Amino acid sequence: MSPVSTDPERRKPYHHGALNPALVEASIALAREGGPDRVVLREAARVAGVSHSAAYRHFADREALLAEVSRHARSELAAEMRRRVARAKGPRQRLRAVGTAYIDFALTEPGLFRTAFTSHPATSPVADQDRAEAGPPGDGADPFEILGEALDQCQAAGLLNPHHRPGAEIAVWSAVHGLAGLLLDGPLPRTAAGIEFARRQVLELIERGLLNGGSS
Amino acid sequence: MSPVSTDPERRKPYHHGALNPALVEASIALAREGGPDRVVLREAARVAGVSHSAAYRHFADREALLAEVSRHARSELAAEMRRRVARAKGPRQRLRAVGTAYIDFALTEPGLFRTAFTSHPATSPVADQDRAEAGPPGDGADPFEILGEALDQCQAAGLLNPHHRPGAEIAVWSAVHGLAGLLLDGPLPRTAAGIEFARRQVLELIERGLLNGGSS
DNA sequence: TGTACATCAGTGAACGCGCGTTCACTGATGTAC
DNA sequence: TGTACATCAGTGAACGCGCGTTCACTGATGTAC
Repeated sequence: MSPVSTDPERRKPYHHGALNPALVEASIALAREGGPDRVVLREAARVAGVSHSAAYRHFADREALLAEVSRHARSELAAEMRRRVARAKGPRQRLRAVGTAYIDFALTEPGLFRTAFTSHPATSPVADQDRAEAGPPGDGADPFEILGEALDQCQAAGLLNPHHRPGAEIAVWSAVHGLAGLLLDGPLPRTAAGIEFARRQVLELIERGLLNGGSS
Repeated sequence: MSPVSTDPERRKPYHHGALNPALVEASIALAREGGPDRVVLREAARVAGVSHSAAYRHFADREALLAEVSRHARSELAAEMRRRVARAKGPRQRLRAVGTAYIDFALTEPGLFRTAFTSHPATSPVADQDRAEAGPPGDGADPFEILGEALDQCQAAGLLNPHHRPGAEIAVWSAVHGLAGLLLDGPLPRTAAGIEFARRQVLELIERGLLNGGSS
């Protein structure tokens, strides 16, 4: 609608105007379809309709662009987790929802999932002593924090022995992360039944290992 | 000592004689130092002292070579696991040894570890009904089988509720595999203390979740 | 034991590909007076 | 309100790199008679 771009052939202005987010968005699409290796600076620029060297006005190098994509992937994962947790009824169900969301995200968005944990800073899950600094809980751009909150609620509800609380997120995270990895990278069968069976094993291990008995 | 190669400048014969294993060995060294992506057909040929196209007499393509390396990596992991298990005293300790070996291997041989599970067939951990076909237990080139044996022994010793036995290897494997991934790919701190703490969390989750109480 | 011939295991040049990064440059924008 | 100038955000050519794969070829080996 702007006076410059009225003609059918969309005269693109010399200045893109929002190239930075455009490059990130294009890169996210690439990561989504093929993981971190698919994030190729030249192709992102192509998609954004700009010469590849223009990207260097906005990112120091490919690594910097990829880091941005990785950050986004983590926040999408966190968002999905929060959605699922919100729908769950009790603390036990919320913890289960965290794990299920994590695994489902890995399976439905394998490219983003891989990109989320592609080496690099990532989410640096700090030990408990540092957790206070991370700001108030609930701002949760961080999957790790969401897990921590679910565990806190289990403890508050008397489901989780306080003695088992420290470091519990590492154990839980390892279990679901490992299952995701095994499902994505081959060894485990990816049939619907296989996935369902495997997920139950992992979630039950977590619940039996951390929470007090009872089926709800 | 052969008459052909007596001169200092090692006249290499036209025929290598054992190029296939030489290429595999070179590729293993590459994988060891940089994971699957580092396995580069041309470089393996270079190391083996042969033109790169010669490799195609022995492998259909790079994938085939990489698959061989992956197989080897899995068998090294299995060997390390078996060594550790052999040193352990009881069934509970053997199960613990399996997990510890797995994590330690990932940390000391990250390149091989990554290559072991780089997509592709891998070790296809079958469901219980198929396990009989896999041949007698103990031939164990397969990490998964070793874990299964350790679990069987726990069950035989009355430590593992038979009701929890089916699918138990998936849960255990997920937990240790996930920890390995989190330690290797960033999120978790790789300090000695951090590793020790994280490993304890994971192993304790496994033992509390699967085995009957008691500290030994 | 010797020879002809098939087969095997190499060679090296070439194809086609695409990447990240740098650099001198130019067009567009914004700001001070 | 207009103008000079600095700065910003693009361009496009080039550098250097290395890969996987194919193909016509040749040197070496083994085998049948």
